[in-house]
This record gives sequence, structure tokens and C-alpha cells, in this order.
Amino acid sequence: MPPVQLSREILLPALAAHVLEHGLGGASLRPLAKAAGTSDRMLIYHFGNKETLITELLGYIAAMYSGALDAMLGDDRPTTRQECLARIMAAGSDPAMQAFLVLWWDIVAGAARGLPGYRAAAGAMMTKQLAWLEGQMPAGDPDPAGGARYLMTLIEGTLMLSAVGHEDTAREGLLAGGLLAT
Amino acid sequence: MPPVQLSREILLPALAAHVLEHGLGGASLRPLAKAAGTSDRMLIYHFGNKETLITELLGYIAAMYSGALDAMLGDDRPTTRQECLARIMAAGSDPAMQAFLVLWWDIVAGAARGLPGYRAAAGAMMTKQLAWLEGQMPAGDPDPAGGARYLMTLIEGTLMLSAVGHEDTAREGLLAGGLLAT
DNA sequence: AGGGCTATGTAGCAGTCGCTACAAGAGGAA
DNA sequence: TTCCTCTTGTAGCGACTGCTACATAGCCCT
Repeated sequence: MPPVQLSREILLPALAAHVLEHGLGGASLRPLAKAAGTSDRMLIYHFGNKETLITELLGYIAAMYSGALDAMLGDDRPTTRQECLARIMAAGSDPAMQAFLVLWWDIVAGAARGLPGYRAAAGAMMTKQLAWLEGQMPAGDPDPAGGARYLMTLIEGTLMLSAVGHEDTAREGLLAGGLLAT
Repeated sequence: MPPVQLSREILLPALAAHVLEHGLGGASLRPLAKAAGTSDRMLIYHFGNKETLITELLGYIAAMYSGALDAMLGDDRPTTRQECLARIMAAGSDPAMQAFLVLWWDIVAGAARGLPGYRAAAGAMMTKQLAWLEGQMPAGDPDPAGGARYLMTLIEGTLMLSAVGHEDTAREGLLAGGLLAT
């Protein structure tokens, strides 16, 4: 039995919680270790170095996100794209989702800069979200795959605009695009 | 004559160039100073502390972005929303724009986390881009204001998906939304 | 019982962080 | 000249960074 992997799996949830609260950018070993109830010495022991720790942590967070989407999946489908979008935006404004969102932009920034692990985690989360969105598309939709990608693009744009204080711009855009009821 | 402000204005372009290349997250005083041909000591002297330096730098970068958009403004308008979007996406794939984009996600991440100066700079850049986009809307468009916001949301979504390696998702989404020619 | 392997604590390394104390040169005002 | 203010260089502070050397405790295997 490899005890190293066991220890990693014990550590990762606490590390993820710390990162969700304090961000990825300023995450340094000693605060991370304190949050996990151990020492920087042991983090290096279990993960080898900080880079692999962050990479594995990003993978774990992507899996967390995936699980959250699965848990959110209801068995009733919306009947229109508008309703589908409305449901998703409502889910995104859940306070529990806010911490995820703030962290998300850290991950996007890392992915854009090419940091190791960031792009893979971000891509995985987007792939999962896309699959979930496809499953949420209305039953009679003429083009569920394309429609899901279309909505996805609008959702991510809305999230970005909201992150910088332009939620009004996004809302009016969705309205003009016929994606929101007045 | 206030030499302090003069010095700031001399320093800011070099600081902006360094940040465009190396990012905002890891920007520390000594490398910044070296890039500007001075010392950390002088950066603190001229800006007071790092926080105001970053805030002023973000403002300067927002103004740079604004100027770049003005310079990009042609006098011929596109005739359809599709053409408008195509032009903007082409401008965004300009290599000179790539450094801006990578930095942009740093700014969005800072804005989402509420760091001082980030949200203001990001909001200003979005406001400017929105105004530019409104001016770019086709002459006969039935709803230029709403259309610009709609396109804006799609553009930002596309940029985000591209940053994490999902440019295909975005392209197929635009296609399904009728915003791209096959 | 003893030997080796795994896990952990203590202490510390060299480097960087933002920032500051102090001195000194430059230039204008008296 | 003598002072005063503005600007700058040198040196360094205490805190923090990722990481490591060393010792030690507990465990399984023989």
C-alpha cells in the first residue's frame, strides 16, 4: 500500500479549502501547511515540490468542480434556451459558487500565461461544464451541441463582465440577444 | 514645476512594458525598477508604496489600451454584425494584442478578488471597448446599443474559452448562434 | 531483538520581499 | 558663502520564500 498517495488525498481537501479562500497567487507553503494541519516540510515530502503540489491541487479542484456540477444536475430539463440560461445564471450567483468563481479567474490567468497544470485543470473544468450544459439543453432543441456551446460562450462572457463590474452590460447584451425575458 | 509627477510619467511606460511581458502577479519592486532603469528605492520615493504604484500603473495601462483602440478605429463600418465580430476577433488575434490579453486575465483575477485599482482599471477598459464596439456597429443595425453589448458578451466569452484552450468550443458556439460564416 | 524503511519535527540555508535610515550630491534662495 | 529642499545611492532591516540536512520516532520483517 502506498502511504504517500493516501496522505496526499488527505491533504488535498484542506489545501483546496485554503486556496478557495485565499487564492492561488499568494499561496505559499507555510500557510498552506498550516491550513492542512501540517508543516511545509511535510508538504514538500508528500508532493516533492511546490509545482507538483499546485498541479495536483488544481486537478483536485477540477474534480471538486465536476462533482459540484453532478450534484447540481436535476432530472427535469428546461423547456427553452432562455430558461436553461436563467437556471445556470441563478446557480452561478449562489454564494457558495462565488469562492469558486474568484478562484476561477486565478486559474484562467495562469492558463493564459501557460503555467503548468493551469491549462489542463481549466480545460477539464470547461469540458465538464460543457457536457453538463449539453445535458441541460431543452429536449426539443434543434441543435443541442451547438446551442450548448453558444450558451457557454455567453455564460463565460457574462461571468467575465460581472467580474469587472459590468454585469449590466452583460444583462443588456443577453436581453438584446433574446436570451433573457424582460 | 512638480518633478515628482514628471518622473512618474517617465517611469510608467517602462513599468508597463515590464508588466506586459512578465505579468502583474509576480511583479516585485526590484525587477520593475531594473526595467525602468532605476532602483526600488526610487520607485517607493516616487509612488509612496507598491500599492499606489500598481494602481497608477493599472490606470496607465487602461489608458494605453484606450489609445490602442482609438488607433485601431477605422472610418469604414462593417455592414453586418457577423462582419463586425469577424473584424474584432481578427484584431484580437494580432500578436501585439496577445501580451495585452495575457495581462488582461491577471487584471480580471485581481478585480474578481477585489484588489485595489484592478476593478477600476478593468471596468474602464471594458467601458472603452464597449464604446468602441458601439461605434463599430453596422450603420443600419436596429439596436446598436443592445447589439454591441450582445457582441461584447460573446467576445469576452470567446476570449476566455480561448485562454483555456477551448477556442473550438467558442467557434462552434458562434457558428451555432449565427455569428460566424461557415 | 535487531535492521531497515517510512514518516515527522527542528533548524536552518540562500534568496527575495516591501520598505527605511542615513548620507550625500545638486541646485536655487538669502 | 550658507542654508534648504529635492533627488538619489548604499546599506540594511525583519519577514517571508521554497527547500534541505539531520535527527528521531514508529513500524514491519527477519
